[in-house]
Amino acid sequence: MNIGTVARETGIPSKTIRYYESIGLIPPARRGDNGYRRYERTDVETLRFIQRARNLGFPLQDVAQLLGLWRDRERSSADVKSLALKHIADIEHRINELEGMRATLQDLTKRCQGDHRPDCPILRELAGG
Amino acid sequence: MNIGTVARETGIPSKTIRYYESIGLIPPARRGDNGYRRYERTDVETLRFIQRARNLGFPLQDVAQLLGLWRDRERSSADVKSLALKHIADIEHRINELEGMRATLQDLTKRCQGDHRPDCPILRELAGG
DNA sequence: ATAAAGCTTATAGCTTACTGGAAGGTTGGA
DNA sequence: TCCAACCTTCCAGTAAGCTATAAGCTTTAT
Repeated sequence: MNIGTVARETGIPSKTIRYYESIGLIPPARRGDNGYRRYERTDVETLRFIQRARNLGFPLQDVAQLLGLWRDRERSSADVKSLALKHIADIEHRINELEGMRATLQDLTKRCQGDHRPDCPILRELAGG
Repeated sequence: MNIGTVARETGIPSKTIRYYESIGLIPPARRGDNGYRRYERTDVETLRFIQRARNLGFPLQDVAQLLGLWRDRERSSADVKSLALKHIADIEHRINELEGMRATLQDLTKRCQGDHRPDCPILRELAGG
């Protein structure tokens, strides 16, 4: 399989696959006589793994660790779990920040008439109350 | 007031104040005979406005618009409100994404033993179920 | 034969919002 | 007088994860 086929099958652009190789997330692909990268089915599976981890919000650094654990038949599930729990904590932190912003903004917009007049509690708040 | 004083009073680093000037978020400061930027009280208020807007998660582009509306005595509160509502929608979108990730991760971590054994539903899921 | 599509590398740029460092002029206090 | 603490500009780097461009070789289809 050439890189384009893998790109089509996974939905990951060729550029991104090369990028993943360049940062060492995936090992250098074997090459054909023409110098083209050659991929096997298992490489597609690896990329799908990466894709799913990315969809769960894992940063590439974590994905690298997850790949390592995936390949390690001697791993302990505790290591995987702790990575996931750390990530959940990070996500919750971000959710909390966003919810705080939302609460304030919702309160302010509710109190804003939203008409042609200049008076506006949103600007008043930003100006310091 | 020199830039350092403003930085201390607002908590915004001098570098950042210069940066805001460089991108046109705030107008170029007047200069003293020594070439130093000189600031008034109102400049501190403007920077505090920016700071509050940033704390509510508004991107600098929105902050620029909010500043414009703040200065415009002819503004309509509808314009401010629509900016805020757009921002709320963006925040909610992000919250939804994060909550989706969290739900999946929580489910997976609950099902993961987290012991010395290699068996792990998290990796199984990432590997494609 | 030729053109389109696909592959290669290397280098640079994008996004957002800063942050750091170098080289140098200015100010205030012991 | 001298140093530390300011200030100045300009250029480059950071984070994270790609994305674009250029120049050029290979393959595929007509």
